[in-house]
Amino acid sequence: MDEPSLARPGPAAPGLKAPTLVESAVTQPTATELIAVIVAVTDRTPRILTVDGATLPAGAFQPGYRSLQASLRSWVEKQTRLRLGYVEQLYTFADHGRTGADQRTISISYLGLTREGPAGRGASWQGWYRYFPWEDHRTGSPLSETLETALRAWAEAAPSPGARTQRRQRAAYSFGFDGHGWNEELTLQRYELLYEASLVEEAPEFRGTPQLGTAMRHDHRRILATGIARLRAKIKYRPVVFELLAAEFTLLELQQSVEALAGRRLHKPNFRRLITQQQLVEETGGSRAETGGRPARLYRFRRDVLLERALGGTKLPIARSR
Amino acid sequence: MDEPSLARPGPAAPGLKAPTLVESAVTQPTATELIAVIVAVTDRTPRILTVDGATLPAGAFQPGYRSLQASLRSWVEKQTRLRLGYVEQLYTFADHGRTGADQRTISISYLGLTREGPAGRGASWQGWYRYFPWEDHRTGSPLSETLETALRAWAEAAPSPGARTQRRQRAAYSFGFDGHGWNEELTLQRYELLYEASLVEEAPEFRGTPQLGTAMRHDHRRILATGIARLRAKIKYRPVVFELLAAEFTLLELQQSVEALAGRRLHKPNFRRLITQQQLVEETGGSRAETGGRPARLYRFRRDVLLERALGGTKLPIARSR
DNA sequence: TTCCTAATACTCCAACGGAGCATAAGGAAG
DNA sequence: CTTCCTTATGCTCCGTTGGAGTATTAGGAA
Repeated sequence: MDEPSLARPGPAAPGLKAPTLVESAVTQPTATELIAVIVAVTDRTPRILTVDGATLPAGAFQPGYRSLQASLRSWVEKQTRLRLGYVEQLYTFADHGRTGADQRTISISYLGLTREGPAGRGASWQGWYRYFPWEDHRTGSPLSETLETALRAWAEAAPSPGARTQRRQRAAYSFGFDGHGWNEELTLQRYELLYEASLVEEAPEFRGTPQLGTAMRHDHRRILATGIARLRAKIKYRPVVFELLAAEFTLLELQQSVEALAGRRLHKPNFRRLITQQQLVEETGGSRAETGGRPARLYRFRRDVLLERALGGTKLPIARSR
Repeated sequence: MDEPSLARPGPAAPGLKAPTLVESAVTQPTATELIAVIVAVTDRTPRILTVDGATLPAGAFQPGYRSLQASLRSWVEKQTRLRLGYVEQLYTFADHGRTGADQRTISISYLGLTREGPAGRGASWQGWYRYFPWEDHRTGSPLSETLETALRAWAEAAPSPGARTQRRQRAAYSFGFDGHGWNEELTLQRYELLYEASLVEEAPEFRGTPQLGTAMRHDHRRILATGIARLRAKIKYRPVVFELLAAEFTLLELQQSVEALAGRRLHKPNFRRLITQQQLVEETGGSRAETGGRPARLYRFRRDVLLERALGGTKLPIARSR
C-alpha cells in the first residue's frame, strides 16, 4: 500500500560512465534478512507475533519476488497462514558484530497488520505492553515514579552542567514530566533514552536495577518500538485500524482498538463524531445486544475511502487566489 | 535525527534455538548500495546533487561505521565537502536484474539537506522541477492539459468498466482533476501513475509521446519522487527548512523556500503568523534593505525548539479526565 | 417496575486557521 | 522634494474545528 510498487527498469543504458560519486556497489557482499512486526488486536490488547516470546519473526531475503514487500508477505503468509492486511517498511539497519568477522547483516524491518489467528509452530502471540509496560496510559501512568527517579539520577550523573540540563529536558519531553504532556508517539525515543540511560536489559552497561519490561533478543525490542511508534502515528491520518477489526464492528469496539494501540483513553462522543463525520464507516443494519447496555449498531469500513482520501494534512497556509 | 541511533547489542544469548519462523539470514549474499537525494534550495529553486544530470550519487555500503546513516554522511561529506544538516532514510529497494545473474542489489536511499556549494568532480546541481515539471504549482498548473488528456486516454483504455472507473478516480485524486484539489504530497503517487500509464520515459512500454520531464538513470527518478514527497510532508510538522537556509534570513526568504519545496504559493500574513506564533525564530536585530521595499528584519532559527517540540500531531480526541 | 449499563444525540464555547485590509518604511522616478 | 512603487508588518473578521460535558434512549438484570 505504501510501497513504491513499480517493476524496476532494466540495466543502465551504456555510454554513461561512472564518475567519482558513483562507486561500484558490488564490493562488499552482505547477508540480508527481513524482520517482521506482525500486529493484531484481541481483547483490547495489541499483540505481536513472536518466537519464544523474545524474538521477532525473521527470514532470509528470498530473491525471485517482485519486491521486498512481496517477499515478506508471502513468507509470513506461508509460515503462519495469516493474511496480512497492511504491510509497510519500517527501517533498515546495518548490524555489525552479529554474525561476526567481516560479514555484516542488513536487516530490513516491516510492520504488518492482521487479525489474530492460531500461531504456527514455535510462534506465539504476546501483548506488546509486556515489553513496554510504561507505554500503556489507559489507566494511569505505570512505572512513572520509577522512571522519573531513575532518569533523574541519570541526568544528574551527566559529565557537564550543560549535558545535565539537556538530559533533564530530554527525559521531561519524552516522558511528559514537569507538566509536559504525554505524547504516545514517542515510543522509540523513550526506549532509546532508557537504553542510553542503561535502564533496559539490552543496554551494555545495564546493572539490573529496575525491571522495565521483558527484554528481547538482539535489538528486536527497538524494532518493536519503531513499529509501535509508526503505527501510533499512522492511525491518526490513515484508516489502518480496520485491518485489525472483524468485518463488522461496533463503534465502541473500534474506539477500544484505537485506545489499545495508542495506549490512551479517548473521549467517546468526540471519537464518534470524528468517525461519522469523516464517513469512514457505514451501518450494516444489524446490531449487537451483548454489550451490557443498549444494543449497539454494527458498522463496516467503507473500503472506497482508501481511494478517496487525499488526506490533505495541510498545515501550510496555502494561498487560494493569485 | 530521525535515525534510531543506538549502538547495536552484541550477538544473541546462547540457548535460544532458532525455530521455523527464524531462518538463517546468511544464505543469499547481496550487494548493498546507498543512494542519496541531496537537496538544497537556491534562488527559489529546490536543487538536487546529480552525476551528469541523470544519476543520483550512490556508493557502496562501507562497513566500519556506527550505522548506515553515519556511513552515508561521511561518504557524502568527504566526496562533496558539503555538510549535511539533516539526514533521513527514505526506502530500501531490492533491485533484480540490475547487476544481472543471481546477484541482487539492495539499495538503501536517503534524503539529505544542505546548502548549495560547489559540486565536486562530475557532480552538478539540478533544479528538481526539471525532472517533475508538473509538480511546480507556484504559477499555474504546468502541463495539466497534457496530463489530463493523456491520463484520460489511459483510463479509457482500461480492460474492464470497473478498472476504467478506478483509473479515472486515481488520476483525478492524484492530479486534482474534476474539482479535487491539488495535494503537493502525492508526488510519488503521481509519478507511479505516469509510469503505469507509460507516460514517462523509464516505463518499459513508453512510446515517446509527450515529454514529461527529464528521465533519470535506473529508477532514480522514482527515488527522487520519494524524497520530494517525504520532504513536502515533513516541512509541515518538523522545522527542517532551516537546514536549507543561511543562518540569518528574512521571513520572505523563509516563505519562498517553503514555497519552492511545496511547489505552491503561500498566504503571506498567515505564514508569518504561523512562524511567529510557534516561536520557531527569533530576531537577530539586523535588517536587510535590498528587498525592493521596506527593509526586512532578519531572523535566526531557534535551535532549542528541536528539543522542545513534542509536535503532538494529536488528531485523536483524547480524554482528559477519567 | 426499578435500576444499571452502554448507546446515541445534542449543546456550548474557545481556539485555530482562512481571507483580507491598513499602515509603515525604504528606494526610484519625476 | 514629492510622488509612487514595493515590500514589510500588524491587525481584524469570522467560519470551522475540536474539546468538554449533558441529556435521552434502549436493552438486560434485579
